[in-house]
Amino acid sequence: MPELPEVETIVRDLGRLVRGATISRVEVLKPDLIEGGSPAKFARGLEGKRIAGVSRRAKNIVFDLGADRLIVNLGMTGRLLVVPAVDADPPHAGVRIALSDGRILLYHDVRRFGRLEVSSAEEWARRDEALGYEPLGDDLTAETLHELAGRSRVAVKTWMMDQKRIVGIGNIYASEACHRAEIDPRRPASSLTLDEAASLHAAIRATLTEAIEFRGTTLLDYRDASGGEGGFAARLRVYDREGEPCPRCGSTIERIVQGGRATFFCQQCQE
DNA sequence: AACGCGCCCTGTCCGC
DNA sequence: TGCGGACAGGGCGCGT
Repeated sequence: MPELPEVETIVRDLGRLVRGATISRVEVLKPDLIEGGSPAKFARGLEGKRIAGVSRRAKNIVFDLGADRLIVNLGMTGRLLVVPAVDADPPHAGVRIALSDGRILLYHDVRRFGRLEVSSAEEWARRDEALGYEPLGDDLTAETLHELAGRSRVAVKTWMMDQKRIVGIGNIYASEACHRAEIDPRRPASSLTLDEAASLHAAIRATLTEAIEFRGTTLLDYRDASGGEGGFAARLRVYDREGEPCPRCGSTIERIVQGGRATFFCQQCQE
């Protein structure tokens, strides 16, 4: 479900809503959501802690609890909602994190592909290092992207989604960025010229930045921290638009499957 | 090593 | 109307 723009939107919301709040009590309703130890240990690791800040790394939401970090990955259908206590018991409620002011930080997940974990700041720092480049950071230049792509024969659209190289891009924005860059998603990553890599680099940044401005893409499940929908679905150029005209050339948008995931593109203007 | 595949899980939609 | 199968935005572990 959530890719970089959706996670970034939630993180910004949470910074506004829960920074400075103290966790009073934690209830784990779906134990399989908890990674790295028992639900009881997870709850003990959170209770009494103050949320000093909320940030994003790749598609992870990172709560700064001082010496520890709470890491939340939303998987496909995860939501992290700030709700009044009366609304904290919907179907598919997974974890209830009660704040001392009476509000609940509710983790909600229909498919339960998401994961929550408490780890030390040091442990998280090590895992952070193993993740790929942030696409909106200064470290990832067009030259670096070109060099990384040159090492892989995987189709460029699939390549973009591997979090060990560049993080935050999932199935929606991979199709969108390829279309914006006018690159055929089936091309081997290593076949990109430096100019094409630069074009893809710019397209990735523009796509993600614009999607953040519109607070992400809600197709079905995605909600922000207040339960609201994102506004970017209407701005998608190719994703979920099989059979519709390409917004650039008017040719018909096609759907193919790559690595078991749907890819949408325009055969006419993506080469 | 890099890569492709199956799997985790529930809900929805589509075709018969 | 009802049912079975395909599919859904992520990520891990496996075998090759």
